[in-house]
Amino acid sequence: MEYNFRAIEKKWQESWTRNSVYKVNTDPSLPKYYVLDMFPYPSGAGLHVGHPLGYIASDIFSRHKRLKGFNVLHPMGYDSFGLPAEQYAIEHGIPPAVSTAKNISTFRQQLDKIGFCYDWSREVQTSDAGYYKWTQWIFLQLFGSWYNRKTQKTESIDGLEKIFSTAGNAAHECPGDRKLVFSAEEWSAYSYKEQQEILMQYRVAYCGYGEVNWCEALGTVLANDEVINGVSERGGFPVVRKKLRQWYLRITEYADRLVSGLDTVDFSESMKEMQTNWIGKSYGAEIDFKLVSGELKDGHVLKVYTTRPDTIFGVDFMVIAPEHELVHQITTSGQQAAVDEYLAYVNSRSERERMAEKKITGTFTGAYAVNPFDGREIPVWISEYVLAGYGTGAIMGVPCGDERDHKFANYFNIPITNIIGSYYDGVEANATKDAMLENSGFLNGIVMRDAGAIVIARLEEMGIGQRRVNYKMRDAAFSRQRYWGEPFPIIWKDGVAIPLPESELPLMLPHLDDLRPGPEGEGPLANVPNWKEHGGGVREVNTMPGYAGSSWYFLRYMDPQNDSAFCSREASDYWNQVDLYIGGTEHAVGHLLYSRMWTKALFDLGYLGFDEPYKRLVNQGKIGGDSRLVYRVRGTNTFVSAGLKDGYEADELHADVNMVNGFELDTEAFIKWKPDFDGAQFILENGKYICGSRLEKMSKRYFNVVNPDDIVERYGADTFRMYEMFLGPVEQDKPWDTKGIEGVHRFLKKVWRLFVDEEKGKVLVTDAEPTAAEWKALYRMIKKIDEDTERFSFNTAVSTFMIGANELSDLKCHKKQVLEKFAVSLAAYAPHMAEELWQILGKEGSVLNSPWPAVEEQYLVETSKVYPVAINGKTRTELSLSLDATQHQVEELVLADQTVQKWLEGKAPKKVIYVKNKMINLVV
RNA sequence: GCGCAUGUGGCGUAAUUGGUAGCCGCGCCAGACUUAGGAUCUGGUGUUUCACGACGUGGGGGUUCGAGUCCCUCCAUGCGCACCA
Repeated sequence: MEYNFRAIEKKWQESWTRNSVYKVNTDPSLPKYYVLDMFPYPSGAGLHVGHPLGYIASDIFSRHKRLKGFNVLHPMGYDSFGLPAEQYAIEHGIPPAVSTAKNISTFRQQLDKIGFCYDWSREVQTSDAGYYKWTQWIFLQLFGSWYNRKTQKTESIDGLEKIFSTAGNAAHECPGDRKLVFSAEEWSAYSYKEQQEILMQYRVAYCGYGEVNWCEALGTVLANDEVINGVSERGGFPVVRKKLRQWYLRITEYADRLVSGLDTVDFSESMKEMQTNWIGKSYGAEIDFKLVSGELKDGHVLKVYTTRPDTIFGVDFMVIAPEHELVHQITTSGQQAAVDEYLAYVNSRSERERMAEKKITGTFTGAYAVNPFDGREIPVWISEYVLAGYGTGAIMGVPCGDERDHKFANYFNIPITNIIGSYYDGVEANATKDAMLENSGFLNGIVMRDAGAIVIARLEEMGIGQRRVNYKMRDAAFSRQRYWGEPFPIIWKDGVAIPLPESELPLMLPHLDDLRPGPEGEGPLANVPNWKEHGGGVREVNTMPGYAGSSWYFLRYMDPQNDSAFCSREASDYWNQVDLYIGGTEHAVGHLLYSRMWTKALFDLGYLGFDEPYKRLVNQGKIGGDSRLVYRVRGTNTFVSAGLKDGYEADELHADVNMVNGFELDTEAFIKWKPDFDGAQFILENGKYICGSRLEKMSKRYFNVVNPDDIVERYGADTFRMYEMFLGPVEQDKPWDTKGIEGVHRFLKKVWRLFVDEEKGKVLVTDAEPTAAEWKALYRMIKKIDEDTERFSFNTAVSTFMIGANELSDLKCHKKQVLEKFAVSLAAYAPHMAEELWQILGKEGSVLNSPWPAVEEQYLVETSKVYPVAINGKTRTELSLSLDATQHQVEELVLADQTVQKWLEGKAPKKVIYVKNKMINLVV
């Protein structure tokens, strides 16, 4: 009766399914705990051993919380809309729905083998009509809302219409077109269409023209977080800036709350940092400079944004972005040719080139801007280093205080004004705020730090500037010119977007065989006239981006079958925030920000009772591959062992890690691996072919992928689970190393032998009363497992298990009372074995339904302890002391000790440091 | 360049609060049982030294009776951001 993990795991997995052991219900009489994994995109590649790391951690934590008496919600689902399935369909002719379903099924099979405690009755798939009905519904709520900056809340657009008709928009600056101002009378005089266009500029989900990231290869626009270094995140295709009509989410209105909300949640510092940087809040001023130019008449101003209004007397030039609207108006005829040439150059550079090589370029426009305080005329330049999308797309150049401005001035020989005295050395700019201002008119003698406020006050007085907060974050592009996503529940009639009534949701995605793009950069849905034309208008043919469905999925799990609401208030009030969210760092600025924003909007609109979705976020590390390398002597079919390769001119090739035992290559398998290697010869060292190794990403390309199925087949799911945890802290990146798994496997076999005599094939469990030593070993282990698990230190918990098993094994403890509690404590980490042991002990039902074993502290209490006694930190002797001795008693005992007296030579110590349970130190 | 994180045996790692550094596992060494072992079990294993001892947590400095832990500084690695005015 050896430890037959294959039979045991199969048996219990079937039993769990049959008895719906993991089904949970809303039950207000029980405390709840919500453990969530970032749901996967079901790709066709299948899982490697790195993927389940976070799932295993969350599974252990969920089971542990359940043993501790919580009603645990631990669901799983699929982010099943998205680009790759559509690309795959175009390349292979398999409809996205079909390939997605197949991938999900593979995925599920792999997951099931690991023995997770997901409540699959709550599974969601974002591409299900029953799910995306509510994605569309939430979109309509966002479309039907605006962000009231006065109340800092998402509010109904109907309320805004009422405000407009009674008071115009004086109190509510238009977030789209800031110059738009109208009175109540003017509002009433606008046509219906004009009114709708204005409202559109206030909506939280809105449609507008704007610069977007257009990816030609993917045939769609992308959000900023989907573009990395000028190329698409998916596929690495070039991305260009393009003006298009697109849907957006007005996430910028939530910027402040997205930053301040981080104080209320438990995310890692680096994660908070990333989000804060992405949002990029900065404080400064907007200043109007009067423009003078040969071609221009009065009244034109150049609006710049600066975070350093205190440096205004140091302005030596202005720079506007090449795309700035004033470029053409202010350029003088003398500079026209130079400007045209420069603009042509800028247009010829792709976004990618621009980012890759940062050259100092630019040209003078011929125009001047007037410094409002000293009347200096300042040349206005164009340069690509100024970004059109940030601030006003124009800056004031202060070379002595800004590195980039300094380089620019030097490059173009613009004279530099020094306003910071000795702080500026003439060689490098100095961005200090500590300098006392010079050459700065009315600011002379004032420290820079204090001057900003004075300048702003003066500007406001003069009506040519004001305090301004800016964000790096842009509104999020929300439409995609693709097929495999949620259709927008919008109909366009005479240029006005009409929301579909709720009763017509879901708006089903029609089946399409042909996924070619539609005309004029529209998506494939534009090719389907009888779908597109509807009710006297045309449907929106774009679809929603991948992050639409994932922005709220954690809510749907709470109430997955509800057909009359995305999630009932009853369910969301009970399950509330996600207590623990586990996933990778790659979603730091995409999914995490969007879902936080959606939660805030739904909260404002009264659909939720909380406005931060995730109470605690843990980012699991990535598991890398440990590749194996072989060395082929150039031009031959001979391979040289790693230790001898330096004597040859050899090329490095990857060998499949599955053909290598440790570092020793299975040459037979290698020869059979690829036709190329047929008849290969090997130059061996000590009779073995030793491979080289390298740590790199786990990828098919490097033949270093380890499939969890293989590991589970060979060692069992329980061993796999515990080994993944044993590898190191969950949050740390680490390489996979199959070798060490034996140790964990041995542990489980050792546990098995506490219960069963393998040779004689009988159960060893006895009813004898445990000894104090046995209780102590058990309780020490249980107490520490609990602590380790609660503080997410799963690797030390596994070590603790091993120590416990070693101790009980040494004590030959086969006693039922001890083993019962042992089995329960194992239920989170090795659930299959725990169930089997539970059954061996003659218990009914699932071990998961028993409470976490109470620790009887009296067995852990030590009455006396041997203390090292040190003089000035140096250990001199040891003393056995009663643990409940007072400090005074300790001192007396120590001083009475002969060895101590000898060392002290009759003198009294200055201080006696008594470190509880650790040591006693005498300071002399 | 800026920001954040991390540096401990041959390897993965451990070390409540500053309190005997190296738990647990891998690997390695020795042994037991075996026809056999890539099975199981026992013991050993930071460096150095015959030994007593000395040294030892990336380098240097500091605080302290006492530092892997706190402070300063330098170095290395990883991640994120990268013309955001």
